[in-house]
Amino acid sequence: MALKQKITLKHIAKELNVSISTVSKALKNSEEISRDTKEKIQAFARLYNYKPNNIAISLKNKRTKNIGVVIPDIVHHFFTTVIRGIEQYANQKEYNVIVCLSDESFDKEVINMEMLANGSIDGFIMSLSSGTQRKNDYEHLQQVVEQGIPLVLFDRVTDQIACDKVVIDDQMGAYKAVKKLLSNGRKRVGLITTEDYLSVSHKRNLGYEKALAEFGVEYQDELVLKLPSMEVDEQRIADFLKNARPDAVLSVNEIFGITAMRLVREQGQKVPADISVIGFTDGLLSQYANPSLSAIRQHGEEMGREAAKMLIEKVEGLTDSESFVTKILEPTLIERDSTIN
Amino acid sequence: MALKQKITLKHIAKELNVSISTVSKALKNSEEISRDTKEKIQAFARLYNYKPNNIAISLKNKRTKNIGVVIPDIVHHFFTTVIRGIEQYANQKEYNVIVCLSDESFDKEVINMEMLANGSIDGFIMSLSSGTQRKNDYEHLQQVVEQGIPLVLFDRVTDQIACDKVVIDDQMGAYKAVKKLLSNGRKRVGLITTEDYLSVSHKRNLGYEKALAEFGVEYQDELVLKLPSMEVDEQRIADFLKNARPDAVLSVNEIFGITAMRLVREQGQKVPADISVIGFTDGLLSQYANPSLSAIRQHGEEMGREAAKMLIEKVEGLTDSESFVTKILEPTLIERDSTIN
DNA sequence: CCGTTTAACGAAAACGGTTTCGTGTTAATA
DNA sequence: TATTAACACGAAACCGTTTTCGTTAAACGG
Repeated sequence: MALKQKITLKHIAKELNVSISTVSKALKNSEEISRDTKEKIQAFARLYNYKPNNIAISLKNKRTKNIGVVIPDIVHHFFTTVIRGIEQYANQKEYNVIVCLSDESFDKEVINMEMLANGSIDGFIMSLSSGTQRKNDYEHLQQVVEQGIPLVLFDRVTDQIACDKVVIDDQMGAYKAVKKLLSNGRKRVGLITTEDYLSVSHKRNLGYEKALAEFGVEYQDELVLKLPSMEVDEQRIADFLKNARPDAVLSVNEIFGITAMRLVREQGQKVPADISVIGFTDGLLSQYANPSLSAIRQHGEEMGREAAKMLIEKVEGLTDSESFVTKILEPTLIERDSTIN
Repeated sequence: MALKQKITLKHIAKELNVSISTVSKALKNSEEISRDTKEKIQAFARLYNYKPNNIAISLKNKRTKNIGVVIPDIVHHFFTTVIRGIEQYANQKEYNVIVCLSDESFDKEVINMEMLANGSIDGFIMSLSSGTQRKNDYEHLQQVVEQGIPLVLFDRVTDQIACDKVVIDDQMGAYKAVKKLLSNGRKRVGLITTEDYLSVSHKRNLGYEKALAEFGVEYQDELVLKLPSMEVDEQRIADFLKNARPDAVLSVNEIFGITAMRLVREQGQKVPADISVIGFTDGLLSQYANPSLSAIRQHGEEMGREAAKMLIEKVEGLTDSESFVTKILEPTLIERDSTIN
C-alpha cells in the first residue's frame, strides 16, 4: 500500500519553485503575494490536500489549542456530563480536550498534570481527587498557576488556590432538598453522606443542618450517616435505616440513594409512603429507578461549558489573568416518585 | 505574582557556559560528556526543575505520545468504561488520550479526525457514529489509514476498512440470552432493537434468530421491534408489548430494557413472572434496577485495554503494519432478578 | 618528536511552520 | 533622467529539542 506522505510547505515550495515563505504567505492570503502566485499555490495545496502540521504551529506560536481535563473518574455520570459540556464549548472554539483520570489518587493527579504541563496544553480544567482533598496538598496546582498556565477548578475545589472556579451551590442544594422534605411533613430527615474532607460533602452537610435549624428541628447525630468513602457499604446503610428510623433521607449521591431505597423495601417499608428519598446528582439511575428518585440536579453540562468558557477566555487573554471569579450555579430540585406524598 | 518561566536547554547552556548540545547530552547521561560536566548540568537542571518541552520533542521525533479517541457519545456507560480501559493501558505506556465526540454525526466525526490527523496524535481508536454507519461512507478512515496512521476500531466497526478491530461477539451475546430465555421455558421471546444499519444491532438480531432456529421456534415479525434510532420511543415499546404479548424480551441496550420493564408493570404484568427481560450492555442501570436486570456484559474496560494495546504496538512498530487482526471478546450473561424463574 | 587515537565538547542541520526584514525589479514621480 | 515608491518575493531567525559530524587538545605509541 502506497503511503500518502503528508505534504509540507517545503514540498510545495520546491515543486513550484518559490520560497517557503512565499508559500506560507500565499496560503494565508497575504497581500504581499501577487494574485497569480497565490492562485497557483492555493490550487496546488488544495490538490494535494495540504494541511499545516499542528505540532509545528504549536511550537512556533506557543499555544497548542488543547485543554487538559483532569478528573477523578470517568465512569460517573456527573463527570461525563461535565466533559460533554467542556467538549461542546471547546470544540466550537477549535480546541481539543485531553482527558486524564486521577482515579481519586493524589499521585496520579500530580503525574498527569506534570505530563500535560510541559507544553501539551494551554490550560487545565479539573476536579480534585479525593486523595488530594484528603491530603490537603495543592502544591502541584500552585506550580501550574505560577507557571502562568490558566486553571479552572470545578465541583471539587479548594480555596487554597487562587484561580477561576465553577461549582454548584451544594449547600443550597441540600438545603432545598431538606426543606422540601420537612415541608412535606417529614419529621425525621436522615442524611447519608461521606466524611467532611470532600469539599462537596461538607457543604451539603451544612445545607442539611441549615434547613433543620430553619424548621426548628434539632440536629441529631444518629440521623446522619457519614461513610468514609464513596464505596457503597450496604451493611452500614441498612443498619442506619433500621436504627435511626428516618422517615426521609437525603443522600449525597445517587448510588447511596438508590441503595437506600432498595434496603428500605427489603426492610418491609415503602418509598415514598414510609420513607421519602432525595439524592444528589440526578443521573440516569434517578431517572430510571423504580420508584424514580427525586434528585438535586447539578447541571454538569452547563458547568462544563462554563468552565471551558472561563478557561479559554483566560488562555486567549480576553480576561485579566490576575483576577479570578467563582461562578456558582444554582442546583435544581427535580421531584419524582420518591417524594410524592 | 512572579511567573516562573519554564526553563529551556538554552537557558541552562547560557548559564553554565556550555553549548545546548552538551546540555542535551548531559541530561541524557551520554558517555560523551565528562562526569564533572554532567553532574554540574544535572544538578542545575534539577534545581530549576527542568522538564523538556513535549511539543519540541514531538516535532523532532515525529511522535506525540498522544492517542486520539473518537466516540459517538460519552454519556453512555459502555463508552466510558472503554475509555477507562484505554486510559489504563495508555497511561502506563505514558501516552495521553485525546477524546473527541462525534455526537453520532458523520460530519463531526470527519472534522475531529482531520483535526487530530495533522500531527496531534500517533494513532486513532474509534467507534463509528451512527451517522457514519447510516451513510456507509468511510473515506475519512481510509485517508487516515493511507497516511500510515494506525487505527483501531472497536464495537461499531466496518469491514470496509482494513485495520485492527476489537469487538465482542454480539451475535453470540444475543444467542446466549435468547437461549437462556428459551431454556427457561419461555415461548414468545421478543426482541427490541434498532434498524440494521448499526453493525452491532444487526449482529444481535442474527444471534436472536439463530437461537430461535436452534430451538425450532419460528421467527415471527411481530415479536421484533426495530426502532429507527437509540431514542426511547415509549409509545412504540408499549404498543409492542401490548400487541405482541411476549413472555420474554431481549433488548439491544439497557435503556430499552429498563423501559420495557417499567411498561410491563404499568400494563399490570410482572417481571420476571410474566415477562423475563435481558438487556445488552450491563451498566449501572441493570445493576441497580428494580428488579435488577439480567444483562449481556460487554467487557468495555477489557475492550479499551485491548484496543489501546493493539494501537500502541502498531504505533511503536512492534507489530507488522500491513497485517490486521480482529479480536473478538466473548460476552457474558449476567443473571439477575429479571430472569429468575 | 611526530602521527594517531581518544576524550570532551560545539556547530549546525533538522523537524514544519511564522514572521521580520531585506532586496531586486518595475513603475510612478519630480 | 534621476529619484523614489510600490510591489513581489526570498533569506533568515525563531520556537525547543535531538543528533550527526566535526574540531580541539591532550594522551599515547613508536
